[in-house]
Amino acid sequence: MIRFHNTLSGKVEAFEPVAPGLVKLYTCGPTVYDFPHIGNWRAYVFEDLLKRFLIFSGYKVTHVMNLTDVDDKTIRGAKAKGVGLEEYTRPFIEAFKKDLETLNILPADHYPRATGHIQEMVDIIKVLLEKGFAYKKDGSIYFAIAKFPAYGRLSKFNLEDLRPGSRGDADEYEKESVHDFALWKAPKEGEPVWETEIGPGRPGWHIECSAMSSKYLGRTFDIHCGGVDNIFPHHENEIAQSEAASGVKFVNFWLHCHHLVVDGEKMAKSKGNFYTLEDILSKGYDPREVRFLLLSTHYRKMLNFTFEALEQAKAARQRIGNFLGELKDVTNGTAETAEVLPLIETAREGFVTGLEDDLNISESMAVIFSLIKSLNPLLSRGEVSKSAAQKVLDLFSSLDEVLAIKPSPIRSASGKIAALTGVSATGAVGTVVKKQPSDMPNRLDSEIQERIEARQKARADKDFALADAIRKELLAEGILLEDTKDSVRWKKIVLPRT
RNA sequence: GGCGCGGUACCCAAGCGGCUAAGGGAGAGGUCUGCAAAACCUUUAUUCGUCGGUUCGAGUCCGACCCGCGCCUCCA
Repeated sequence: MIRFHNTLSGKVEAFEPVAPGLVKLYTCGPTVYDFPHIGNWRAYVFEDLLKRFLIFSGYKVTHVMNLTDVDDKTIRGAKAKGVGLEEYTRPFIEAFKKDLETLNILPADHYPRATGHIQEMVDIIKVLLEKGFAYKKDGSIYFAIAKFPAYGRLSKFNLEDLRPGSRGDADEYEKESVHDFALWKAPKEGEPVWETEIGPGRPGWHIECSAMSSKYLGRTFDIHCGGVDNIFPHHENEIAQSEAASGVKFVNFWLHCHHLVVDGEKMAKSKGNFYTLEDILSKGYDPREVRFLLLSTHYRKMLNFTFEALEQAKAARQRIGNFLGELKDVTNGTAETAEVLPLIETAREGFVTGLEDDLNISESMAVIFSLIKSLNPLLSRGEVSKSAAQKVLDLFSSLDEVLAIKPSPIRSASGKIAALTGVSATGAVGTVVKKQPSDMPNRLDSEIQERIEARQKARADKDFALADAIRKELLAEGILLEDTKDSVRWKKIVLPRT
């Protein structure tokens, strides 16, 4: 049984989708006015973990992520550059999608854009006007919070608790109440304008999510995610709009992830203390290491991003990679499948149990490392049979459907397939490399292979100065060599970009 | 002011009423090794922000206090 913390109730609840076996998921996507930073990626990686675990658990998931391409900031940015909205937002959308791929985040089924759904927003606003939840004022249309008694249920705010904001549009538009929010904004000089049945203007901030979620997922759907900072006002307002218009419950489960901070300080574009994914990759980190770090702290806990933490994540992930490398190199051993199978089953169950408990990733990771800990001694004594090793590899492949942190081709600065980490092959000392597993996805080019063999020859000749020189040389080229009892293992590593 | 989150070893981080307080990183000693790396073995919290209380029993529940942080119409 899967349980999630529901912001609506403030409790961990048993998860049950509206339609058995099918989960309808809406996650708040980026406002495409700038390049995303790793704080944003923390949220998207969390959502990816959620989605992957649901799929792993047998659900079919329909996932919608919006792209907000019209709002105050995109308009301001486009204006400053003297280009249209479409032209202004395009590079940010492209960068976003590239990073999604780099971080191994499963694509959503739909990426609706606000500018492509003006009619759907207008339709909802029309209903809200008809039902009396919205009113017009000087060409703008506002939602009257006073008409919606459940307002504040998600954020646990009472209207009286709210301090009237000193920012935003409070001075620019006349509202009946300071807390009322704009559904539709009257035309302004220099802003894009849509001519619609409710008059000319452009949408307010929140209405797009109500319109696009209901279009693709229906009036009531299962899970809506976002960062904690979206709880109020964004999600609160979405609920008000959607439920006032539809008359039915908007979302059953609200899952919010906590912020990522940098060196203990909140990371925000407005503070300028943010890193983009590219900033980190350029320091020589593998995207999977970044993903591992973002993944490894429970989503409702604040994650303090430091390079020390990233180094720790890198080391932890390497431990897994080394373990898998050892398994792949197993040729024979005495510990048969029957001996290893119970360990595998225990690990699988523990992993699932952890994630079922509101995505308790720490428990799941601990289970994985416990398995490694119990198998490594057998492995180092050569007691694991080929078939048992394969069973363990199969388990990791299966679990990686959820974690997606195993090695795989990564992007280099030039955008080409550059390297693989943690993959190994063996060859006999002082002779030619005699083993090249056919399933090995990443072969050495022959020139490098020759140099490895040359080093093996030098070692056999006790010319250790030469052997060490070659090893050092290869390392500088991203090939790490490890001598084992009767072979040499190589690993491609990611080097910092210059 | 209102609402909310967190303080567990050198660092990260589970556990939330009951076996000797998971797991990862880092450090120290050892095994293996030409060396290095990896791996393995040993080791690192009589104690869970502080002080009281409840209980046969408390990081775990209650109260107060001390720190750090978030939200209260830009924000993932």
